[in-house]
Amino acid sequence: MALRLHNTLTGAKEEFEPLEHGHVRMYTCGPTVWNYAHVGNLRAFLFYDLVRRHLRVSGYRVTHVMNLTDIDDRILDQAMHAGKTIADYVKPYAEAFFEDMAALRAERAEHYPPATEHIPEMVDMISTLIEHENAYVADGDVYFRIDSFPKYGQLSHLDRAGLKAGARVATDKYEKESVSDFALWKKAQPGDEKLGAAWDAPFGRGRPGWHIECSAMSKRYLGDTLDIHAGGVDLMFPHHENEIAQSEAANHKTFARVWLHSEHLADATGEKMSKSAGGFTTLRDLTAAGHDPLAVRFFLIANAHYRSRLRLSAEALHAAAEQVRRLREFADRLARTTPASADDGDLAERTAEVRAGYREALDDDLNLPQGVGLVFDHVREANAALDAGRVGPLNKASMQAMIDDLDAHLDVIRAEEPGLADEVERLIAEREAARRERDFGRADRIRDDLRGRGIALEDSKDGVRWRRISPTEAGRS
RNA sequence: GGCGACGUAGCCAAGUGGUAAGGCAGAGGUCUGCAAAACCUCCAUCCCCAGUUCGAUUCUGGGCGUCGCCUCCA
Repeated sequence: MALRLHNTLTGAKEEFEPLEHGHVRMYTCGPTVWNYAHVGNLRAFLFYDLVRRHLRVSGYRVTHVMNLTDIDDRILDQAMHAGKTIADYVKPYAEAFFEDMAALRAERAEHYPPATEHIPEMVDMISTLIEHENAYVADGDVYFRIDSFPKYGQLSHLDRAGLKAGARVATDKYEKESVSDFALWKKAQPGDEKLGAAWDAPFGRGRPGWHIECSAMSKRYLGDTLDIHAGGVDLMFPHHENEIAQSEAANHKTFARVWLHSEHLADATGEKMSKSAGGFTTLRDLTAAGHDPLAVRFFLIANAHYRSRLRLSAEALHAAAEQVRRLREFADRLARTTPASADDGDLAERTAEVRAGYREALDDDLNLPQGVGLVFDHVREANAALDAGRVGPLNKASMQAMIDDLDAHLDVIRAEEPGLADEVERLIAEREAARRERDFGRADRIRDDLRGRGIALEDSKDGVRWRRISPTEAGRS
């Protein structure tokens, strides 16, 4: 089955085929580094990660660009209050973004262009738009002339007549030809120089509007036409609509062939997570509360399909952590199993079925939750087979391959085990001696001590195993 | 006001015109020195009403509810 993706442009699932055979050009809207990313932002970023991972699983080479918005009104505001340049103000948050992404095991994109390092590209594009009369200068500001782009609204399917007029007028100081014309360039304000937020341009000193950076930087790294452009649903209008207008008016080429939009993460009250709504949770908040970042990862990409709303809750996070634990437990058990002499034919058939089904689920618009469900079903069957000693060498290999398939997207199973610390090993041996002497009091004390230090012991007929556990898990006895 | 989405067990959630995956939580078992892990069993007729159909949770219409976008926003 071929890969099918839901294209916002057409509102339908379409078979995906990149322009250049075997190579996918993908642009995704990255963070505005004015603050820590909240979990809702991270959901979108991990969605991009899922897309690129599955493209790679599908055999494509991927060139993925994710921008860093390091200049916008919020940043200007905050930098001014902090008495810093925007570059200084933004730096720790940009670093935090990469830390978060690493903690969540997002694969790195090929390029992370910051807006402020691509001002010339933006100026060029704005100049072109002015030449083509798709843009006009109004007292130092430059606006895009929406009337010059009849296709405007094709992505969000918004009828311009139905747009609520008025709200925008108040924020723009100067006359625009039309209320929905948007800013490409904003004239430098007195304070901007001190903030390091003003650049020269043929149409006057100033700073870029928000939308132009994506058009200019995607062109710089990926060319005029993208195979995939992704972002959160809230960017569909006006941001992505404006990108299309700018790029297509400037380049006279289709801007993006497939548009992917991920749904919002809701907070505990069921409303979209955002600063203003009050529910604003960062990854740091969650890890401080004892949550494993990889459980957060699992929750964000595997708990619900990317196009449905997802609600953050302690219960859901706990469920995700349990699922991760269960998968690790299984992978671990499989790895340490000595295969039976013969393979189980029925089991082999089921494994093959599940692997195929998993692939189909991902090919069907990245339905990871469905794929994961199939695998869990088989994990139970496989555990039973393991209990019964019915797992042969081929069975073992194919189930390990299934885990590899799964972890190609999830990437939460294979933890980098630091190796048995000598002390843990010594304590386990000590406890084993105590157990042989039937000194269970001493044996339990050792186990409890280790548990308090984040190491859980499990006795089985194959010997004692240990694993790291989270602080919250350690608290339970 | 315009456009759109969603409403499946205590919670999260997948899905199909033919009587509903999976996970968490819960109950009872097996195993175990005790645990843990694992396994077994139990736990829903899919918001309401009407229609189409041999048959609808899945299609159509209406209603109720929740949410999103229309303004900065992943």
